[in-house]
Amino acid sequence: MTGVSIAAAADELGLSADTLRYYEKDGLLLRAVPRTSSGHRTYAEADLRWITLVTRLRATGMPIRDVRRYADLVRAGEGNEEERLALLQAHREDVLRQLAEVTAHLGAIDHKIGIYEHTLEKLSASA
Amino acid sequence: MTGVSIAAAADELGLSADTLRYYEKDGLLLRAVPRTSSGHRTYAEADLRWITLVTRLRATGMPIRDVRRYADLVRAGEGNEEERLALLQAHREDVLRQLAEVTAHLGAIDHKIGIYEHTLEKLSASA
DNA sequence: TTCCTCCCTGGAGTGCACTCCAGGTCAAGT
DNA sequence: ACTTGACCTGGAGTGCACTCCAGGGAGGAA
Repeated sequence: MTGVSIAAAADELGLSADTLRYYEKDGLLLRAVPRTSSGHRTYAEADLRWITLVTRLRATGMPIRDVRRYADLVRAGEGNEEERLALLQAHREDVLRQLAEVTAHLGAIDHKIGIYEHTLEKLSASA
Repeated sequence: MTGVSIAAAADELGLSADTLRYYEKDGLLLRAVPRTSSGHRTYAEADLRWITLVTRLRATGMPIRDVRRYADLVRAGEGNEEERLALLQAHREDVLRQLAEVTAHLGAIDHKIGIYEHTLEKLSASA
């Protein structure tokens, strides 16, 4: 229950301490992370869980602006679940679209790779 | 064989004219696009095909720097096919890693969506 | 006491990939 | 002849998401 330092949190989350401070300043967290008597941040379990979700949203391409909007909704408390759901569903659609697009392009690139492999195979066979 | 204007090329490729000029200036194309007597760019089929590949590489997250490196190799002519192949294969690995990561995070987000849907369903049932 | 380490804040700086702009040219339409 | 519209060049500006820095404080080791 004591909470961990920013370095430990950064390490566990795979983010930099700077990024953690930046997220907090930018309103992506649900609360200002509590400080020790000497003013150092001390991250509780709940903070780390929330930031994990933030990293998931970011890693799937959600812009900072939208993460903040979502954080604002959650911070506002119960009663706006429909809005939260809509935001997540919209993001889900974006991600699926993106996955499909990347997969399609990758197919074309794979094809090109196949051609090079074939060419090089022939070259080495005739050498 | 006549070639198309930058506006037509941009339209066909889904890029802006500015981006097309930027790619050319930045060395992402195989050659300076030929100009008409009045100095306007005129894109040949081969130019469009190459730029299509560039958009595929970009859309799958390859940085401009690497696209340029690849363009440099192709421009250098035959004999460096292994290097080209290595570059594309490395990119392919990056993309696959990225797809796996996004898919995994999406799963967690989907789970969260499921919880909201369940909550809202119950709410509306009890209303 | 002095040093070291970790952390703080506010703000400036960075890298990337465009995007926009000013000032100008050219060919075609009226 | 004049205007319009598409295009040219070089270079400045933009948005995003960090990342770095200066100057300073608190607590513990030697």
